[in-house]
Amino acid sequence: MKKSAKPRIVRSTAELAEYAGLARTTVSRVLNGHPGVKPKTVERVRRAMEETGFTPNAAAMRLRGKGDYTVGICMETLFTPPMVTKLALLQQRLRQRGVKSLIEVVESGRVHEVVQHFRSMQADCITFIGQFDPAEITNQVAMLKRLKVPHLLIDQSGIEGANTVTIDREQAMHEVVAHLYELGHRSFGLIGMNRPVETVRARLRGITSALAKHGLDIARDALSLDYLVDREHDFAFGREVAAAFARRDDRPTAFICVNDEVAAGAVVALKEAGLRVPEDASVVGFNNQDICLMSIPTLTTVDQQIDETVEAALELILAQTSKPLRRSVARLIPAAVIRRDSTGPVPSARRPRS
Amino acid sequence: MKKSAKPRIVRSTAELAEYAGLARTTVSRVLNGHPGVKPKTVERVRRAMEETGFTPNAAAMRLRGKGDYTVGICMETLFTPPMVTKLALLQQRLRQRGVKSLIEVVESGRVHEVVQHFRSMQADCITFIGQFDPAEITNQVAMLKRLKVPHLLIDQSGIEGANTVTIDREQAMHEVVAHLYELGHRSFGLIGMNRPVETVRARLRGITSALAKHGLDIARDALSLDYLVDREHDFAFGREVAAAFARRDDRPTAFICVNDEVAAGAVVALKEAGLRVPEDASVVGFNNQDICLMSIPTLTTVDQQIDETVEAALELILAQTSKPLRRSVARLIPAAVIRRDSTGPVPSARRPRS
DNA sequence: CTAAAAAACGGACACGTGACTGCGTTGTTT
DNA sequence: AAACAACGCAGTCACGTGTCCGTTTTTTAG
Repeated sequence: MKKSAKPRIVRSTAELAEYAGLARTTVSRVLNGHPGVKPKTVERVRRAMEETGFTPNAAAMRLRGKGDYTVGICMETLFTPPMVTKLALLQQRLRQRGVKSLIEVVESGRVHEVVQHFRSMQADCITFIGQFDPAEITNQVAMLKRLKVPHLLIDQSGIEGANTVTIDREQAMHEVVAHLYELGHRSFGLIGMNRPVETVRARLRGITSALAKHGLDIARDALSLDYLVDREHDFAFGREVAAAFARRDDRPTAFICVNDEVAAGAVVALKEAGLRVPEDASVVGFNNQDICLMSIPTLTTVDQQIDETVEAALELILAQTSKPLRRSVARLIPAAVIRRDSTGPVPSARRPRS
Repeated sequence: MKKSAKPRIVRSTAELAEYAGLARTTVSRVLNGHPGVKPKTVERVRRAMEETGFTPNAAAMRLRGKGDYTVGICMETLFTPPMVTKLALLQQRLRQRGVKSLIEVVESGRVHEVVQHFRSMQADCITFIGQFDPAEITNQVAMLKRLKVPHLLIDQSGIEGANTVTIDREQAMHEVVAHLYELGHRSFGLIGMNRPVETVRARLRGITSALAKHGLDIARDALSLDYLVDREHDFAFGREVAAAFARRDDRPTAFICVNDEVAAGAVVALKEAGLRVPEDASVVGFNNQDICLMSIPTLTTVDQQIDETVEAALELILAQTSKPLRRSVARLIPAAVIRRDSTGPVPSARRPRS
């Protein structure tokens, strides 16, 4: 648009050179910042690029082995806010480091397909975010290791030989239990903790051992009514299960929920049953999503420490720039309990004599 | 792993052919499904691929002009649930059609950078989802048109000469106003409707003309207290603004909110002020997010018709496979009011004499 | 067993780029 | 004016793929 010069579509450095009245090699040297080119010539090339909007062909550069370092990011779902946050943050941090990223959302059972796509795009590292089918992901990791393609799993634990970054769910539940125990709670309701995925199982293990540490027994001192409600673990699930709890005489004094939506639903149901939160019942969520601040009272929850997770992931990805890691690395990020208004001292009538 | 054959890393069709004991051209014919190859040979190649995990180099194929049709998707944000839903659905539908997609999340002011990346990756169509800076996006669209690169904007209106798919926000607000008018409401509170972005302005225009159609005047019969609260338009914003409304004598009977979070906040504030929803005040949200069903009462809102939007987008993207459209296309998707429990008849004390 | 048809082979080219080489053309300095 | 850098030019190769074409090998039909 500048000097209304010959507006033309330029598709290669050769054409760009022709447009600028230079040799292709000269243009190439300018593009790659080589020395021995007059500033005036550099300016001519720069100007030609601007006028034509030319961009070097990434395919050709990659073929020639001079492409950008590229990470393929495999998302299990985009419907869980913390996952999306991790994705957005990771891509942002990668870009800051000059690393390109490719993103694909994968339907279950099609992980191989997406991994193939990334491999065909010559991704230098393949990263998975979310909780995939263990068998499927194990296969993929094995294949990638055999082919010496660097990889990283975020938020997926329990995969042998894989590089992983994940928050320490067991430790997180230890802190939750400790927090509730300090408040005097001795009976616990578990809501949505029966999902047969490793990320929930790990939490259940944490609860079990944490209770044991305080002399309690999960089989005796905790209760789950999940089987009563057959639906995904969302707000309505929490509401229905908590409503069932509220109708029982042996109602626990504290509820540990699988996520914040479920916890928010539980709070609503408890209030609808005439109970006060936290005076009559405490509720803890998981994830520290926005909804925690929308619930009344605000929700005590576990923060996933997304910043730290992404930072560790970034580090591991960059550590594999040249070649795969010698030994597989599993990084555990400590989680933090965020204390808000949905947890409080156990009701005096039920206070344990200590 | 199968026959524990020579496990080797194969990087090109030439190496694959060597591995299988065939000529590279023969392997190539198999890969491209050409006729004149014995089934037994096809099987040999298939097996070699499986054993070595070989994947053709996408860069080379693209360079040769035989790459997959690829769409670059530019996301303005991943923090708005409807946007993410559109993204996930669009990518899924594209994959079903054999179209590859690249996704990048863009920070404001860096659109050009991302577009350049897509162009260097030889994306065949560049799609933008979300509400970008108008000046920036106008520039980018102009450049893409000049370079004859197909493009599409989703959820962005008001860009001259661009191909767009977006819901009809004016019509949506007409329906909202009609719904409330039928219920007897004659005075309206607008919450979060003052944001200077086209997608909100369009709604405001819709409200204005809809009110006019019913003989009302937005300047006289609607009220905004947005200026009292300086923060992004989230749950807390809705709560604070609605609290301010509740303290006034000239409180409107119906509240039209910029999104569902704000509406949910407004409902909470109204209830905290001792008002009943919908008996004393009606509230309408926008987007039909999950939170609508978590609010008590459930929220009346406007559904974005994401399925239809994505379907229309898909159609427009595929229509540009060979070359850009002759004339730019702007598709408006009709939105739908979802009537739930947060809207009801106007309080009898204020019922208009009709 | 032989001839014909089918299949596989091997070489060449193009795609756009970066890097290298040798050679010509400037422009500056002595 | 001559010497000499500094700079720019033209040509070449490699990367991995698809495709074409002529040749050789294998298979099938008679």
